[in-house]
Amino acid sequence: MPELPDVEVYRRRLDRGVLNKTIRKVSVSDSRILDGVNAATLARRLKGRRFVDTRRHGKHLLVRLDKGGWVHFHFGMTGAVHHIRDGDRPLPYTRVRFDFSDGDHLAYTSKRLLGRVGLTADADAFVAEHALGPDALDSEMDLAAFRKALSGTTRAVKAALMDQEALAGIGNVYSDEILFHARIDPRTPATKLDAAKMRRLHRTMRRLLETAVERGAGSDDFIDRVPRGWLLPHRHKDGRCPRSHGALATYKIGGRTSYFCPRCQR
DNA sequence: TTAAGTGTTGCTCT
DNA sequence: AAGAGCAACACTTA
Repeated sequence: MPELPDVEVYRRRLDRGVLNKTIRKVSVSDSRILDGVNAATLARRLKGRRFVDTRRHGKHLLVRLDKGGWVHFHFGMTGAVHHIRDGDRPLPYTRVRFDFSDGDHLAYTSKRLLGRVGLTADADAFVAEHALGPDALDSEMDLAAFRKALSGTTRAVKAALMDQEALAGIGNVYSDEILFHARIDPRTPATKLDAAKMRRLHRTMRRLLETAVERGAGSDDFIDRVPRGWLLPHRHKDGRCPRSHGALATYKIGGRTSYFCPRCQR
């Protein structure tokens, strides 16, 4: 479920496991995953290089190469990166594999092929080209910046939270979670949030995203570590509100299903 | 068997 | 012009 917290966990995984190792080989098993580069060029550009730094902006992960340039990763709905140790079994749906000289490899997996991997010269330029708004967890995302990100739109607050050009990093699952904890109806027009609700929404957003990162969002066992009282495990047909225990309501926005509690969120 | 789904893009319609 | 709705992408699961 790669939204901001998941991608941040992936980023830390790379920081811990694969920085400064020499890339020996890059293999692409399905080139549909590549964005603006072919497999041969990607391999040629990376061979002999090292990953030296990581950056995340919203749901995008950028990894800097020594001697310049970055590899960018986007995960779609089913993507991830894994540090696979020498001798361990390769993962199914590995679409791009970066082999290091110590025998370990970095696996970029994507079941549904909705993500993308590519090269970019400059991380800031990449963010600008994709018209990404400020990152939802960046230190500069204070109340004033948050208010600005949601201002000037009559859209439902849920749609505004998910708009990557307004605020980068929040998707369907976390927008539901944040609105649930802030006790705001997802259909509320963003313009109609008063100062108190805006403050509550901002604080809730930061707290939940931080907690999700701490708990290892995006890891296989995250489901076992989801804090009590979160909506996440109840987002399914017949799910009940963990607070009021009433039936959850759903409605569609942009083809996505939104779950909320009509008693707690108004 | 059918449909829905964590994301994004691009197109149509209002 | 903003914003909603929809299809497409490939595959799994309910």
